[in-house]
Amino acid sequence: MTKTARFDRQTVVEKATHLYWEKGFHATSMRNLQDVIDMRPGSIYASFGSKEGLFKEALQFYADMSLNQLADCTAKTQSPIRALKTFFNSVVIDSRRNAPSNMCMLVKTISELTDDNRELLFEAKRLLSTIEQSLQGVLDTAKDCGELAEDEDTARLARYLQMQLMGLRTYARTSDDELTVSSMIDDIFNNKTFLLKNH
Amino acid sequence: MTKTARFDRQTVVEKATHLYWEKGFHATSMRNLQDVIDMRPGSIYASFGSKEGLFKEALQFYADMSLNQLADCTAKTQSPIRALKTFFNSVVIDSRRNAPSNMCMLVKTISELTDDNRELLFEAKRLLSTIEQSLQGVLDTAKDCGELAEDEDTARLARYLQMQLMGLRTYARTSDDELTVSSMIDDIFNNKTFLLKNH
DNA sequence: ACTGGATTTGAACGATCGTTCAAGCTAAAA
DNA sequence: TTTTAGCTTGAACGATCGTTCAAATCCAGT
Repeated sequence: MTKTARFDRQTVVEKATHLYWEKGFHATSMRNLQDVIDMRPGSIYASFGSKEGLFKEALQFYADMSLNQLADCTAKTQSPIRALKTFFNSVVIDSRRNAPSNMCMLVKTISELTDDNRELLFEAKRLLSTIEQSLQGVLDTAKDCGELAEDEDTARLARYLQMQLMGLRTYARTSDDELTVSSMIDDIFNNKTFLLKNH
Repeated sequence: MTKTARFDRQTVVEKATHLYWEKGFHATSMRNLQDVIDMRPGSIYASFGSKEGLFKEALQFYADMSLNQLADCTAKTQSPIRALKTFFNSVVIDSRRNAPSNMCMLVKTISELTDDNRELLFEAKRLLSTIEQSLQGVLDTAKDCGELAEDEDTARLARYLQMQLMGLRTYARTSDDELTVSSMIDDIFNNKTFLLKNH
């Protein structure tokens, strides 16, 4: 009776994510996408509705990837704080070699889009906040382990980590020097970055 | 003999910057620009060469604005460090009300563009590095004033400030809460942000 | 007033944009 | 084997893209 789609949705979304991530929303044309995901317009529109619809799924896919990446880091060590630092390194340094762009796709999106694409902009913001919540989750377990003082405000620290990660990835795009960026991560986690008193 | 252009170049570049800054390079069409700067295609192409040529001048104009803003901050106080903090506040907080976008136009550009627009990408990176150098200049005078220890590495601190500024402006775009962002600036300049030892 | 060289105008170009849809095709049900 | 539901195809749509250029316009110098 029912005839199921011939393409593998997961694979298609993955390829679309790769292209959108590299070129951004506006610079990616539907014809670019047709080539990369090997589907014809009719199928794409039947499955995803529009260029925006496919982009929305790509955002979700990207965010899931990032959350999994963080989960992998926490799974591989007993120390939540070390896991966070590993996460920073893998996202900022490693992604320079494999990823379509050194930028975070969600940051790229909120940077590029305006109210002309309200829904996508909102979706990217929403996903960024779920990531921030995950960071806070890791900080909470750090508190439980005694790696963080009881009176630390993990929401505030998570916010700060998120901001630094945004800055780092962007800065990494301006500098070819990997050691510099790497030492900046060390500085963040050692807190020996800016010592000003009484100003 | 020589007939000079009828339009005021400075005003035109200013208006073009405003539009490019708001919408980004790809989402801004030449027809959008024609309306905003009130010039016809022929004049625009005679004066600026191409969409890229005009964008390049817009980048330069934006960077000059930013450098002037920093210079204003240092001129209004004796304390270089306080000037830096004022600069951060004016760029991150105030710009939420007046500016076309809360994002830094140079960051928006390196975030959006790929090697398909090599020259513009390179120009944006170059201008960002001149801004970082200006930050370092302020830190150097802070050292002369005794506000910074003699052994501080101002290049490293400038790099760190630049990175934080990138992160802050991006983060500010995800959060409506002005007080939160404002307190993050306080935290940066008080260095009470992340106290981790031995991890 | 007239002239001449530079600027400005706006129609038009070919290319490409996101999207639609009738026709073709495929595989499960009968 | 035939039917049939629904996925896939690819030509085609109108709109808009960045850009060009011949013609109209402007104003300084005579």
